[in-house]
Amino acid sequence: MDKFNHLEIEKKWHKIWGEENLYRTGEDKSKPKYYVLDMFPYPSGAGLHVGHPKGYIATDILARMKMMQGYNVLHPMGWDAFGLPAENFALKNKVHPRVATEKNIATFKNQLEKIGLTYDWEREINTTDPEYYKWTQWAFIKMWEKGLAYESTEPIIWCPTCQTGLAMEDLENGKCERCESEVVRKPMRQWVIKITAYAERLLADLDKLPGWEDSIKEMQRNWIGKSEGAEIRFKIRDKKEVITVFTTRPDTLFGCTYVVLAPENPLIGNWKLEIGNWSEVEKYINEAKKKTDLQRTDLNKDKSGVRLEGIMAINPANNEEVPVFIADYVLPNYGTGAIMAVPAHDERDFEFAKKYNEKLQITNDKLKIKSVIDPVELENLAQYKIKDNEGREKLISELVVSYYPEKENIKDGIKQLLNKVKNGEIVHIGDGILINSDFLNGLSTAEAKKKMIEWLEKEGKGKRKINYKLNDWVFSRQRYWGEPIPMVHCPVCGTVPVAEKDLPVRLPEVEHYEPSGTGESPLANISDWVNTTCPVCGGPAKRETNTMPQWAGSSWYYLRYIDPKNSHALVDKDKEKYWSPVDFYVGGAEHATRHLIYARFWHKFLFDIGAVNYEEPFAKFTHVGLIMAEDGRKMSKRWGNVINPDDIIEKFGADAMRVYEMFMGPFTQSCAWNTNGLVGARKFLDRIWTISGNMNQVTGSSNKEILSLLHKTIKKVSEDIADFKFNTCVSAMMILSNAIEERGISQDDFAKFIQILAPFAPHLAEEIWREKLGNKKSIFSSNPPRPRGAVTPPEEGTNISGWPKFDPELIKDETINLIVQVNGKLRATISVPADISEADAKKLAQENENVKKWLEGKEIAKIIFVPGKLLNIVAE
RNA sequence: GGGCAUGUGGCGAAAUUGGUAGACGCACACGCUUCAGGUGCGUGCGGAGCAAUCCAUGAGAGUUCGAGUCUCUCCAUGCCCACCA
Repeated sequence: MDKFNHLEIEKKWHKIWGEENLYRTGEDKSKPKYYVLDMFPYPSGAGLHVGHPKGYIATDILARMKMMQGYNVLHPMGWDAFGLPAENFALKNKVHPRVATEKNIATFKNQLEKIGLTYDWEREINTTDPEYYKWTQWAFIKMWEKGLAYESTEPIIWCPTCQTGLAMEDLENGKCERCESEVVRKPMRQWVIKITAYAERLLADLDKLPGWEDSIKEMQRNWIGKSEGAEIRFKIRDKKEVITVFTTRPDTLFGCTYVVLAPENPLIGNWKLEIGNWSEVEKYINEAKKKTDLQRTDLNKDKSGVRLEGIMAINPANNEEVPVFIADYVLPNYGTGAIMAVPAHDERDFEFAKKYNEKLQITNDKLKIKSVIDPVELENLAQYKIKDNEGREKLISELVVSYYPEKENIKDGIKQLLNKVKNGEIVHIGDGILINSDFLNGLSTAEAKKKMIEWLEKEGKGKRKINYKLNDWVFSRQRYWGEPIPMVHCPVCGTVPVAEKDLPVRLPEVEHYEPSGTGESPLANISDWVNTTCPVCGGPAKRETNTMPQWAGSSWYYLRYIDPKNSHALVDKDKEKYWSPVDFYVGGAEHATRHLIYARFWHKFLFDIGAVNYEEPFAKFTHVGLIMAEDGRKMSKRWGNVINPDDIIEKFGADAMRVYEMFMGPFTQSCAWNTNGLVGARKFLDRIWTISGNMNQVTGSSNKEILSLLHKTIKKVSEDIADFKFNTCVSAMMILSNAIEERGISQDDFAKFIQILAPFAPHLAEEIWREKLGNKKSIFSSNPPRPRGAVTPPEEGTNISGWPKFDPELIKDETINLIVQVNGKLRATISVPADISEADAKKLAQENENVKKWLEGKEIAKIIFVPGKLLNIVAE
C-alpha cells in the first residue's frame, strides 16, 4: 500500500493548477459572482506564523466551494506595504524601504503559495506601486475639492520617537502603538480629513449590514460615540465674548454653579489683561501643554484647575453670575472644549468642586453644590419590593437590614443618604424629578431636557446639538515611506492640488530618509523634488512634503482587485457593479475601529462623487479568532514560541494544516495551537487515502445507512461552510469516513465525499479525483449554477466536477429512536417508525418494561408528545 | 467605570436552537500487531456506586412536562473603549 506522500502530491498539483490557470478569475457576466476577501497583510520582516493563514484558509474553503458551485469567484491577495515598520527597519539596517519590502513580499508570497490557496495572482496589488497610489492621491484631491481635506494647526498627537504625528486611533493605552513611547500634544500644521461629516451615516448605515457581527458593529457605534444634548451660550460679564458649552444634561442648567474651559481654549488669551491671576493661569496652561496624554487622562490623578479671577459667566437660565475656571479634565477636542459644571449631578464636577473648596481659605467664595434633582430613583429603590431567599416579598430597605443585622440602622442610613443627596453633600448622577429649577420643577429628567432645549432655542440662548466622539482624521505623517500628499503650496495661489494628469506624485528616490526631527518630513530636504511649479499660475511653488498614513492605501484596495490594471479611472464602474460589494470579508478584530471605519468612510465618499455604485463596501464581515502558541501566549519572536507554517507543511502537509486549523474550534474564537491535534488531522487524511487505495475492491452500491449518512454530511458541510462553522464540517466528515471504513461505499458515492472534502484538503482530493477515480478535469471544475444559486450535481460523463447535491429523500430517517421520559427523566429509547402516531407511541412506551416500572403506583397526569423525537409521561 | 464576548470531562470542543449533555478529535489506560525516531488495529475513558440508579454544563434563583440553551441576580476570564461633559 502506497503512503500519502504530501510533498510530492502538493508540488505536482501546484504545477498543474498553475498551468491550467485554475484560479484565474472568471469574467463571464452570465454567471453569478462571489467576491471573498481577506484583509491584505502588511509584509513584515518576520514572515507568517501558523496563525496568519487561519483566515486565508477559511476564505479559501468558501472560495473553492463557490467555484465548484459554478460562481465566478474573486479571491485576491495583495500587500499593504507602506508603513512605519519598513521604514524603521530600513533606517536601522541601511536598506531602502522598497528593497526590504520587496524581499518581505517574496517571503510572504512563497509561504502563502505552499498552503495551496486559490489566489488569482494576476490581480496582485501593492499599495506602494505608483500606479496604485495614483488613485489614493486622486481620492485625496477629490476630498480636498469637496472641502473634506483641510489643513489645521490644532495640536495633534506627536510621537517623539517615531517623530511623526499620529491619529487618535494609532494609540494603544495612550501610547504610540508602534514604539510604546508616551505621546504628547504638539501644535503642527497637519492635513486632516473631515470624517466627522460622515459620522451620522457611518453610524446609521450599520443597521443596513445584517451580515456583520454584532460585536464589531457595537465597537464601531462606541467609537463613533454619538451623544445627544445641547449647546448652551454663557455670556461673560462686561465682555463681548460668549462661552459655548456642550452638555447632555441641559435639564440640570439651574444647577450649574461654574463654567470650565479646557486650558487650550483660545478664548483665554483674549482676557490676559483682565484676569487678576494671569501668571498663575499661564503657568497652568504651560504645564498642561507639557503633560503627556497618559498623565493627563490618568483617572486616579486629582482634578486640578485654576480660576480665572475677574471673569464671570452668566447662567442663561437664572442670570446668576458664576465663576470660570480652566482645568485639564476638560478635553479640548470634544464638544466645544468648555463645560457647564453641575457639581451636584456630575461626578467629575463634584470632585473638582470639593477639591477646590477644601483648599479655599475665604469661605464665602466656595463653589456651590446645588441639587436640582430630587433623587426619587433612590427612594423608589429603597421602597421597591423583591423576593428574599424564602420567596417572600420585602422592601429592599428591609432586606438590607435583615442581611446585615449588625448594622441596625441601615434603613435610617438610606434615609440619611437621601438627605445628603438632597443637600448636595454627595453626588447623584441618575434621573429624577426636577427641583429648584423654576419652570422645570416637577418634570422628569427626560421631560425637562426637552423643555429646556425648547426654552433655550426660543430665547436664543442655545440649541439642540448632537456630538460624536469620533474625531477628524489626522492624515499626514512626517515620514518618508508613504504616499506623498499631492498638494502644492504656491505663494500666489495658496495651497492647490496637483493636476490630475500629473498624478501620481511619485515618491522620490533619496539617500537619507531619516526623519528631520524638525517636524518636517524627510522629503523636505530634497530640494529638486520640493521645488516645483504651481499647477494654477505656473509660478515657482513648493510641494507638500508630508505623506499619508498607512490606513490610506488600505481604505479602498478591495476596489483595485476588481480592476487592477485600470490607469484612467479608479475602477471601471461596470466591472464594479458586477463585483461589488465584497460578499464576505474576513480579518482581524483589531481593525474593527480603524481600517473598517476608514474604508467605510472612503467608500461612502467615492459613492458620493459617483465613482462607485454601492454605499457600503462589505456585505458581510467576520473576524478571525487568534491562534495562540502552545503555551497559551500570543505567538511572538519575543517569547520564542512562533511556529512557521513552512515547517508544518514540510512535515505534515498543507492539507493536514488546513484541516487542523479549521477543526481547532469555532472560527471566531481564539485557540491555542496543539501539535498533537494536528497529528489527528493528518491521521484522518491518511485514512481517507487508505480507503481510496481500496476502491478497486469496493464495488456495487453503498448500503442504505452509508448513503443516508453521505447525504446528511453533504447537507451539513454545504451549510456549515456558508456559516463559517468549519469545525463541525470536519467532524461530520470524520464521522462519515469512520462509517465508510466500517461498511464500505460505492465508487460514485465515495467521489461525492471527496468533492465535499476538496475545499478543505485540495491536494489530497485532487489526487484521488484525477488519479484514482480517473477524472480528466479538476475536482474544482464546474458548470454554472442553476438560477437562484441552486447547487449543481456533477454532470454524468462530462468529467466536470461541481458540488454534490444532497437528496432530501435519502436524509429522511425511516426509523428513529424515540426518547421516552417519565417526569422529564430518560427511561427508555425505543426504535419506532419516524412517522409514528401519538397513539402508537403512547401504547409502545407504556408497554416498555422500564417505563412500566417507573409508572408503577402512579397516576398519569399528562403526556407530552413531540413527533419524531420524544414522549414525556408526567405522572404523580 | 462603560460596552461586548465567553464560562460544558484531563484538554480542544459538539448539542438539530427548549427535547437522550459530552458527538468528533487529542491525551490517557489496557490488549493485539509492527525491526515502533509522533506506527496500525481493538476496547475503555465526566463523577459516585457491585448494581438498579443518582449527581453533573461558573454560582444561585425563576419560567416550563422538560433548561447547557430562555429570564433575573451574582462570580470569574478575555477583548475593546475610557475625565467624551
